[in-house]
Amino acid sequence: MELQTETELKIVASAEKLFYQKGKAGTSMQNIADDAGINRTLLNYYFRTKDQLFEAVFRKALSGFVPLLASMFKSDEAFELLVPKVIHSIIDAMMANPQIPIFVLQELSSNPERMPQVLMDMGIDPEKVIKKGEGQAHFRHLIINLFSLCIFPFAARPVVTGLLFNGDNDAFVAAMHQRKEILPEMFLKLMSQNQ
Amino acid sequence: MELQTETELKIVASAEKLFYQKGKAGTSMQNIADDAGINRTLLNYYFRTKDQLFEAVFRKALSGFVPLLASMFKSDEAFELLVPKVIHSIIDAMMANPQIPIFVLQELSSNPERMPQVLMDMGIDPEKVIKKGEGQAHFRHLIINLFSLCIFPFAARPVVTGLLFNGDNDAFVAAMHQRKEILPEMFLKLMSQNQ
DNA sequence: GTCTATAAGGTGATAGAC
DNA sequence: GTCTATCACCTTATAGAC
Repeated sequence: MELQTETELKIVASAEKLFYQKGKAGTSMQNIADDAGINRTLLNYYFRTKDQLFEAVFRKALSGFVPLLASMFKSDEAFELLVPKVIHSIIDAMMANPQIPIFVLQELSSNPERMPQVLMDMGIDPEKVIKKGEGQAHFRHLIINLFSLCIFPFAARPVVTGLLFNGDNDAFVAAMHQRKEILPEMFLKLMSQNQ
Repeated sequence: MELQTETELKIVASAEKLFYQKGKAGTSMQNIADDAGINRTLLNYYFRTKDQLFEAVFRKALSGFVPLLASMFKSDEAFELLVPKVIHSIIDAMMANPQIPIFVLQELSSNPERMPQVLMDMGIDPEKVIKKGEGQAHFRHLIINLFSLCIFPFAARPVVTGLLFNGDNDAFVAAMHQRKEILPEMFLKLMSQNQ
């Protein structure tokens, strides 16, 4: 991590907020400068181009997941012991920054060719992941299930809140806390059934 | 449904494709006109503004889910019988148009205030949904689980394909077909375990 | 219905003064 | 590092000819 000036930090904070909310194309350099309370040309001074500023934000968004995935796919712990920890970690990460999943998934969906590089950056080798799972029946589906159950409620937050919690955001948050306790039990039963 | 001219259909088809891929802000009226092979001013002639064209696309994207959700929340069938049917329907809908979930979720995430209107358009009354589920323990989590398990793999398709299928798209599609058969069994066990 | 021409304004990026 | 001024370009939308 390089040293960052205060102005640089303000820029990234505003860029993060706006890119998360309105996307890359929906956010202008002027919007970001206004939000940060600085002159627009300073964005170019610090990041040269909009693309480079976006990349900085995108990488920062990804970086929050790196330790999670690393622990998941590199640990020697048995799946059954790992799962409850991973569920807690992922949901806590989502609570801290609920806009990241939809932001990252939208970007990867628009530019799927980025995926190999992203996996590289995270230090994940898909071949090893697949090899590690070979023993477990339906291991691909189980990994998909794990991430689905933890991440999707946040990606679909407005729908979930509107449909099931009468628009009450606090109720949604409370349910997600409860979910950290309920899911491991549910998930482990779901795992043991096959085979 | 009103009668539509050939030109109008071409416009919507191109707008759909581009809005799904690049989002509203990332797509210009010129892009759409070029893709449709028509003059740009015709877009304004048929839809007056970009906003109105986007609304037409957004509503069409939602309309695919209306019958699914309607059958889910209005049927008198027991949850246990309904679930396998719903899983099949949702996954089939996702296969037919894999870009819709991320498109819809991104739009609702940027504009959550749209949610009440969207539920109204779908003819869904959240109060009734909640009342119907009151008997089942953790019914909110179970509904969340159902949609998570069916929809998330498609929203996260590049990640899933890159991480678990070595970038092989056919393998992803095959796994999703298999998933239609596996999920109901998994999900029903997951339901019965509580309480 | 379809076109050309045009309006009014926003965009990202840079040069150059301080 | 921070500013003003300026660049060439792209944006949506509309007026008016055919």
